[in-house]
Amino acid sequence: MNQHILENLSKSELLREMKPPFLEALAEIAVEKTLTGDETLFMQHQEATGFYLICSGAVKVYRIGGDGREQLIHQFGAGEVVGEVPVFQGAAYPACATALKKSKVLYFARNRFVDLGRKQPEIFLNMLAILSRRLRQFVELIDDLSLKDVTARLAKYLIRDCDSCNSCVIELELSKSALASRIGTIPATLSRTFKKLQDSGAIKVSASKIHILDCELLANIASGEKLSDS
Amino acid sequence: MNQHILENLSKSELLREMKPPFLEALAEIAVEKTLTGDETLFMQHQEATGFYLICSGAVKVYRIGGDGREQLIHQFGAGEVVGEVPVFQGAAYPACATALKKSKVLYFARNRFVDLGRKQPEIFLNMLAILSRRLRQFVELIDDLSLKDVTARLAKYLIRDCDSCNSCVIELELSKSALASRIGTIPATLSRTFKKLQDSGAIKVSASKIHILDCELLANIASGEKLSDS
DNA sequence: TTTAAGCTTTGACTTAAGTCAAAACAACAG
DNA sequence: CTGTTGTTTTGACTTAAGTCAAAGCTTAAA
Repeated sequence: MNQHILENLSKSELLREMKPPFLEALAEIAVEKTLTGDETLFMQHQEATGFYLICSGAVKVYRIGGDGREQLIHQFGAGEVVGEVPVFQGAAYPACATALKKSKVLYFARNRFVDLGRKQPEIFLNMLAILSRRLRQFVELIDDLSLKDVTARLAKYLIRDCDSCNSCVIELELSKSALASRIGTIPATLSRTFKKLQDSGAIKVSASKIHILDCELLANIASGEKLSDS
Repeated sequence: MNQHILENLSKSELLREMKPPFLEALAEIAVEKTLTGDETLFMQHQEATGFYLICSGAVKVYRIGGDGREQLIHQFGAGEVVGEVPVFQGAAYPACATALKKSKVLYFARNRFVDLGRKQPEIFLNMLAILSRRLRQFVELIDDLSLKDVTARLAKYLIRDCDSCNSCVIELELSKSALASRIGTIPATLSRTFKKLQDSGAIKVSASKIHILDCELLANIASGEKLSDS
C-alpha cells in the first residue's frame, strides 16, 4: 500500500540512509500531495506544522522583505527536504515556499512526526546519526575545498572505506556528475582527474568500477602529495 | 551542583544552541573525566558505548590499517564532540581516539543518553533542529566555495548583518589575514579584492573600517554579479 | 534498427586566484 | 629618532581548474 511512498522516500539523499524499519514507519505518516505550479507550501511567520520531501518538480524558498520584494533564498528539487528546521525547532517558518511547477511532495505533519518519535525514539536517534555523519563530511569537505586540489579530493573519496585493501574494486554508487558535485567540481574536470589518477598507476577505471591498484600511493595523493607528469 | 558541567556544555559549538532545560537534562547525564596525555578514549571495532565532548586539551582520531600503521583522520580541540555518530547509530567505533595531552572531557554514556531521549523526545528533536540548521549553513558555504569567487564571498561577508543599511560603516573585528582565511583565501588576494570592490564604488576602505556606499550593488555582487573593469 | 535523450569524455581556450618576493606601512621598544 | 618586528599591499609569474562546444557512448523508447 505504501510501497510507492517508500520508493519516494528512498530517493531522498538523507532519508534513504535510514534503517528500513524506520523508513517504513516514516512512510506510514507521510501524505502524498500533488502541487500545481505556483501553489504555496507555507508562508513565513506561519507556525511550522510540517515539512516536505520533494518527490518531483521544484520548489522555491524565498523571503518577503519589508519593502515587499521577494528575495529568493534557494531552489529545491527532487529528493530534497524543505521546512524541517522550523518543524524540529517548534518555531515559525522563517521563509515562504512555493512550487515552481507541477510537483509531487510527501508531507510530514509535525504532530504525527513527533508522536512517532515518542513511540520510537530510535527513529530520531537514527536521524541524528545521519545528520551528524553528514555534518562531519561537510566540515571535512569545507577544509578540503580550500586546502586541497581536485586530485587529492577524488583520491580521498575513493579511499574512504577501503582500508589498506590492496587491489580492491569500488563500485561507484553515484553517477559521475553527482560525484563531481559531491567533491566540489564539474564532470569535465572529474573525468580528467580520473585519467590523471589512472596514469599515475594508483587506480584503473572501467565505467563505474574503480580498481584500486596502489592503495598507499592513493593515500599519499589524498593527503596532498603532488604527482609528477611522466 | 552541575553548574560547572553546564558551563562546559555551553562552550560546545553545537550543544550551546540547545534550549536551556534540555541542556540541563544533558548536564545531568554527563560525567566529567580528566585524561592524561596518551590516554585512549576508545578503540576502533569496539562497540560504541558513549561519546565525548572535549572541554580542554586535544584528541586525535585515527585508524589502524591492516599493516598496523596509524592513519590520522582528524584532531579535535575544545568544544568539539567525538564519537557521537557510531553512538547514535548503535554501531562500533570506526576509528580510535586518544588524548594528545592532558584533557578534560564530558562523557555521555549511550544508554543514559538513549534513556533521556525516551523520556523526553523533545531533546532529540531539539538536536535534530540544530544539526539540520547547521547542515543547511554548510551546504551554503560549500556552494559558495565552489561556485562563487572571492569577490562574491567577500561581498557576502560584508553584507551579512547589514540589511539594506545604506552608507553604514563596518568595523572589521578580524585582522585582514584572519578574514582572508575565514572566507577561504589568502591576504594578498583579499587585498586585491578589497580594491576591486572599492573601484566598483560599492565600498570605501579605510584601514579596518569599511564604509558601505552602495548596499544594493554589494548585494548584487554577493549573489554573483560580475563587475566590469572600467 | 533508428531516433532520441542522457551522461561522459575530449579539446581548445580563458581566467581567477595562488606563489614568491620585494616594498610599504604600521606599531612599538630602546 | 631609529631599528625591529609584524602586517598589508604590490608586482610579476604560474597554474589548476572552469567554460564552452563538439563528439562519443549508453540506454531505452519508437
